[in-house]
Amino acid sequence: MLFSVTNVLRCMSTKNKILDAAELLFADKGFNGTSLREITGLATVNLAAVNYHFGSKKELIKAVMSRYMDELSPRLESALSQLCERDDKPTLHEVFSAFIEPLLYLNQYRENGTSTFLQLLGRGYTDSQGFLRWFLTTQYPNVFSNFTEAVHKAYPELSAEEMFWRLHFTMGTIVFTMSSSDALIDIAANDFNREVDISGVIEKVIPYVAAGVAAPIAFK
Amino acid sequence: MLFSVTNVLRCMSTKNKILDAAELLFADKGFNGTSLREITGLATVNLAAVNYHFGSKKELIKAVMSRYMDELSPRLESALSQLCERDDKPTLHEVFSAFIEPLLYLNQYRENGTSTFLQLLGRGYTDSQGFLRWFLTTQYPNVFSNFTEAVHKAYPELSAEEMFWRLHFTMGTIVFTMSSSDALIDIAANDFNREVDISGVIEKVIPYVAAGVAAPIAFK
DNA sequence: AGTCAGTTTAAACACCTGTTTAAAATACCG
DNA sequence: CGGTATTTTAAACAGGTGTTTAAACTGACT
Repeated sequence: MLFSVTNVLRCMSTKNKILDAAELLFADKGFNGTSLREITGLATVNLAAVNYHFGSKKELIKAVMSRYMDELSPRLESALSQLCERDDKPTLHEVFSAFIEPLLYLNQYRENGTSTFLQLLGRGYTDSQGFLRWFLTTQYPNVFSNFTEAVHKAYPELSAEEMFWRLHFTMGTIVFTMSSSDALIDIAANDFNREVDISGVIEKVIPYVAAGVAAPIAFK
Repeated sequence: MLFSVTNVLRCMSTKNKILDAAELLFADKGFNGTSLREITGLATVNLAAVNYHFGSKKELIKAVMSRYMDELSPRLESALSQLCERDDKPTLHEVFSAFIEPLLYLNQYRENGTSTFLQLLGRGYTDSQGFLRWFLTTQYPNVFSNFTEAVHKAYPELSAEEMFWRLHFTMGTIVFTMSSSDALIDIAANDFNREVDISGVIEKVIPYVAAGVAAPIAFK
């Protein structure tokens, strides 16, 4: 038999040990800033295992992101399309709130999954000259199209160009905030004696981005 | 004489050649992603010159940022304090617009200075585990205090905690947008046949962040 | 039992990293 | 000019990088 059950299970074990260690270090120190030796060291796995199971470091990065995206994107797509198919016009706040449940589900799927994923997303946008942006937009195009459709339904006066810009501003806000959310949560705890977790940050950022997208259009 | 005029001038030449090459590469590929050999190669200068003139790569990064910050921060401080000392209450749009002139001045000071600086800022926030955030907040604290003061004057109902979060969201929007502004400008040119430059992006982002900061406070 | 695909391993590969060294070149000043 | 301080240079340093190799090991099937 080409793929015996135990072989697959054994393989899954080291493969997942590598993925778990990689996502932790990638989120913390970036893709460029993390070496394969750090990853295999934390995973207590041989160095060559990465190239054996994934082929290269670049493919490992894709695998780490895919594990999250495959969990996230169907939930996100259904939440957004549900909004699009409603009879009444949704508010922008509702559109952005559609992200909450799918994102927080990642916490259930993996410990600190939500913030880890958002940190990875932030890393991916600045590290490695945006190859991850290409990867996400080409591999998961439905997420983006559903999103723009939902925003268009909530705010039809917004031109396609203006929406393009504001959605990228929003992307920036979310990704950047979340990629440094640990530091921000620490500062808030010190300066305001207020304990905030990742869902608290999400609750705070949604009114902000909703208002930003809803801003009146500047005349020229 | 310990420091002769010509020595200083000669030193300034290679020193500036290094700074010019470094800021270009840092902005494009990040601090971690740029090697000293790339920098000295582009600057047509010997490799050891970096350590001779700056001591280390970390100090070179600080020097690159300082060259911009020393130009920017006095203009920014005066623009913001001017707003604070006005009798009438400024709008948030005015507060954020106070950034325009000082930022665009960087274009005059150096070719593509504005976008280069903002790209560097974006890099600094994600690269090298936020040591640049520490550097900026400790070396240029007035910029931050003047800014929060101006925002408070424009929107006194906002609690200190809520303002903390929204200003960091704003920081994220600006920095993230600008760090990938080249790519966004390209996409906009292709998809909408619309030529936008860096000042056009700034004009688009200001209504967005102003509306975000002005968002009604969410009840709990 | 032996065979064999799938997996793990230690070792080496070729290359790149920031930094240091000590000699050579340059510019300054009396 | 000679002497001295400053700058530039080639070379080497010690260590880290992703990747490849070939041998060892593992467990299931005939």
